[in-house]
Amino acid sequence: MALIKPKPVPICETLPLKHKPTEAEIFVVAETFKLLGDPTRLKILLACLEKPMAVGDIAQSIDASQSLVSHHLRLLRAARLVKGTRQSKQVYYEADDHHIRHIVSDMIAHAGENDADTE
Amino acid sequence: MALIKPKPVPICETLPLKHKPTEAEIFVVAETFKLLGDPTRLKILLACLEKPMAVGDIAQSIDASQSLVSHHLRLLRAARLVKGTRQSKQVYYEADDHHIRHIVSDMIAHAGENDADTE
DNA sequence: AAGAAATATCAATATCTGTTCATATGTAAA
DNA sequence: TTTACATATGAACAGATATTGATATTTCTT
Repeated sequence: MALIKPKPVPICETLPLKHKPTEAEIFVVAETFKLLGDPTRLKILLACLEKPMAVGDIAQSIDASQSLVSHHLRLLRAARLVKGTRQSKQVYYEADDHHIRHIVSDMIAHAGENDADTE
Repeated sequence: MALIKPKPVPICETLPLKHKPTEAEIFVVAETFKLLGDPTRLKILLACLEKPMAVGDIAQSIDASQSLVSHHLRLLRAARLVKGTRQSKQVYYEADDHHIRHIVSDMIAHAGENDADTE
């Protein structure tokens, strides 16, 4: 008999989803999430989440090589997670928009909510 | 000469960040994002984003083996991205909370904003 | 123009991860 | 208990990915 009670979804701007995401959309979204799924890349994004930061300064602040940071920035830029602007010799990167900042800060909040993770 | 104009951050509930995330926090957050970074796993989460779904039904709806879905659900569950409740033989999974739903729907919105991705 | 400084790219490797197939566990009916 | 159904787990392989070190490109200074 097993009846399942359908749960009402709490009111939210972007929910329920307007349309079922296509295969291509899902792939792009996953690819973007995947970029956030690397600690080094996440550190890079966090470093320039609220203020523009030069590549070298980012590298120094997270203790990584410039080569590595540049590699990752390229990926982050391609996914529009960050945007860079040249200021003479240096390129200043920052989170692309507050949309991105929101996703990251939300996830930080979620992870800090309770957690045990390692099980 | 090179002066950098500091950009004011738009007002937001979770921003600016209360505290600089620790190494451990970053790792957990990255790990959680990483889980969303696989198309199959994302499909699974999407399948039960708004309504509880049995494992078999999820597998069928995304055209994947039950074994694979179960493997992924285990990971999603460990990260508290989904929660499952047993209903006799079947286990119904759903997104853990609206926090998660929000992150996913936000990213879908971001990906759909404009994009070129493949470059 | 030559040199320095900052960033970007290339190639190679060591590691990780998604998937499959087989099997085990749990649950309910006969 | 046996049978059937739903889900979970284990081992192993193929493909992907982060990192490094060297080098190239871009931009400014002298």
